[in-house]
Amino acid sequence: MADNKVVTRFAPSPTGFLHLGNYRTAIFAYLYAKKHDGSFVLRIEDTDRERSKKEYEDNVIESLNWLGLSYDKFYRQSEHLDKHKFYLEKMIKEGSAYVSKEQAKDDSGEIKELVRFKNPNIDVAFKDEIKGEVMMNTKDLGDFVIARNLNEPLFHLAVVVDDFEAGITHVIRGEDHVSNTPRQILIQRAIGAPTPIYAHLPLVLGPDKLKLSKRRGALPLTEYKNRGFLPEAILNGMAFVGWNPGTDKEIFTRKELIKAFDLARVQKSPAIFNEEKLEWFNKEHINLLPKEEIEKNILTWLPENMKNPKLVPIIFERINKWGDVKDMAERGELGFFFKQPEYKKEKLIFKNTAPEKISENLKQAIKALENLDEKDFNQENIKIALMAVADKLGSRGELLHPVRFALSGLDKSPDPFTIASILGKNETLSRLQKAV
RNA sequence: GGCCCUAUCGUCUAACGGUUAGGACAUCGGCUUUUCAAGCCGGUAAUCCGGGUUCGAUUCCCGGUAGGGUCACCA
Repeated sequence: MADNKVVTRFAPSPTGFLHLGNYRTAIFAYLYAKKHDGSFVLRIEDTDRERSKKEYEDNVIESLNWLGLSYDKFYRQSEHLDKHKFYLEKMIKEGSAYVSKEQAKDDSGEIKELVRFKNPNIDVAFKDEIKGEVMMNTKDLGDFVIARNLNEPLFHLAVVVDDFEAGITHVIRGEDHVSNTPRQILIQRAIGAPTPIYAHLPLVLGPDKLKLSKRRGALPLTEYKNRGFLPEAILNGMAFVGWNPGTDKEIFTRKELIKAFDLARVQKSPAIFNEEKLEWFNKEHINLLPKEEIEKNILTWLPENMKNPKLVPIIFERINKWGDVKDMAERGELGFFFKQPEYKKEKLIFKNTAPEKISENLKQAIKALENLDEKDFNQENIKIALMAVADKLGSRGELLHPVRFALSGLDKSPDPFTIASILGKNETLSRLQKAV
């Protein structure tokens, strides 16, 4: 209260793995806080003791740390039960809430007590930073339940009390909470808490145009981590679903994101999440990495027996994320670098060239390559030597295809010069001779 | 169904009354040393519909339609 420092929060309930849509909310709340030199609070909403699980809480923390969304304060709602109780008692005493004896909803049928909010049944209007003026009538909400009993507060009460106690100035959350807002404002007025500024984010939709959800296949963020995405790319890519800086620039570092972020430019309509574009963001962020860093990562994602730095350049231009390195290896696209390929001889033939002609061309290639000194056996020299032969032939494919195929045994592979230079003179010659 | 919100290329979006409606992803085509990848160049592709307001609507207003969210002793 001493100053008007911005305080935002991310308040997940640990009842399941959180997906990208959830983390986008965290990203916006974080960016906004950092942008305004404020603080960012992580609050675990675990008032539902039955469903809350430690593993989910751990997963949230791991994910936030990985993304670099550092929070200035952390707590669980379950640690604040005394505060909730305090306000509950206060409300009951002041008449804005009451204890009601009712039959339990489960099939036990026993009579138990609930705490209900005394709804004044009025219109509640609030200004939303994204949606503008929103007005709702609270009549049909009735006297909604705010606690099971004094020691078991429920969502609305807990949220209001905790936001108040933590001095939250901006509630940035998903649009699925708009209809909860009037209820929470009512409670704020009852306990004498100020109404924070609200910003309800449009939802992130799946390819089915429905709210992203684990049930419909949305993956936990940690899955993206495991697939070898860069956290900066996720940050950048997810910030761009539902927000844009108003310029054509799309690749932003964390720092740039903080600087450029603005709630006023957040979209009003929901956005369908596009994984292909996320991969593109990731590729762009890989490109931002220093060469050594890229090499280090590619090498660590390669299987034990394939960790060869010479392979890095050809892998690099074929991947969007580190996990693709592993996939390439598993698909057998790299095997020929380590052992002689096996293939059917007729695959060496380029179009309708006669087999004898292919053999003849291969021999010429061998001759040209033999003339190269072992120490000059690099991509550039190989290319010069081979191209000289190829151009004499009139059809480059009649030479280049069989050479490439003899070296790789694959329909699709890097070019023959690159392969030869990685294989080295001896191995290259041996494979060509075998093909003749 | 009630309440709330939304509506520009397939997708993410720019435009804050006047633009050949721009960019990115995807897609298609071309070029580069055969194939693949990368790179470069180029193409296809959008203002949901109907009324207003205005000299002029993607833009403002109304209605329709469509989509989404939400209606717990979950959060």
